[in-house]
Amino acid sequence: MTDALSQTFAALADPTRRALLARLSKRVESVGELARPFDMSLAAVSKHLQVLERAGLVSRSKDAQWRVCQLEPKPLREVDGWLDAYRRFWDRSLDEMAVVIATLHPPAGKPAPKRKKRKS
Amino acid sequence: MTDALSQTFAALADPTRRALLARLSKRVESVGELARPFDMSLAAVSKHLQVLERAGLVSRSKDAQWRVCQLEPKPLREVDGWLDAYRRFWDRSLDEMAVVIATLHPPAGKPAPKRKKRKS
DNA sequence: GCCTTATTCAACTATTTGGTTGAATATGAC
DNA sequence: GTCATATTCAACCAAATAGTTGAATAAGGC
Repeated sequence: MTDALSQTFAALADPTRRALLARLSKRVESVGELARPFDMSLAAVSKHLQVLERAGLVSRSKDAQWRVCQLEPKPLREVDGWLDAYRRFWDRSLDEMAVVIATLHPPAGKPAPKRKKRKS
Repeated sequence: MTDALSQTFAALADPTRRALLARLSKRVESVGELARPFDMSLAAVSKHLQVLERAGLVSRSKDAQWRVCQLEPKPLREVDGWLDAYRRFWDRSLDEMAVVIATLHPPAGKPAPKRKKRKS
């Protein structure tokens, strides 16, 4: 499990770590600030941040005795790129086809469902 | 780690499982067909498929003695939705800003870098 | 130097994960 | 029914993970 994408997905597979990323998407924060809302030891949060850092999702810089954490978007962009291969499954997808078919052949007694609006 | 998104990310955090999904993005396949290219026991591949199934990424139907596996895009769509909160970090992102700045103020002696084309 | 604050390190534990092997189950062919 | 094929189950093992606690390190205030 040494490849970058696996490390990224593994890092994201934890609600605490995703919450940390969400905080960091708003503002840069120190480890202590990040840890405060969590019902868990500071060491545990520090370890979660290490996981995020190893995955390249967070970088840390020193400011006096504080380690200031910052979101690094690159691995997320790579996840987005990986998803590209699967977008066709929901972008003009089979279940959208099903909607089209249902629209063309409404089941007796039921009104034809409205076409969902394509987003963007 | 019981929430859906965590299960999805955990399922994706393994290159074997991502390779299985890639296969299934081309065509529906049985467990044995899926397992053939991998240097690992059939039982191991079967377990990987169970992980994908628990995450909702794959569904299986019976056809005689074959379990036919099919890609289910919904959890991937949810990953895509989760990414939305972070897209602004690379969609007109800071490093693009840096490119703009470098273009406006080319470092002495170096040609101004060409602007990268925005994709789509 | 000494105290306080911020953070990490080290050691330990419990649980999960990814793999193995061999036995069990299910289906179709004969 | 018997045989062969496809797949899973069960038991096991090694390594990784998520948490704990207590000691160690680093920086600033005095």
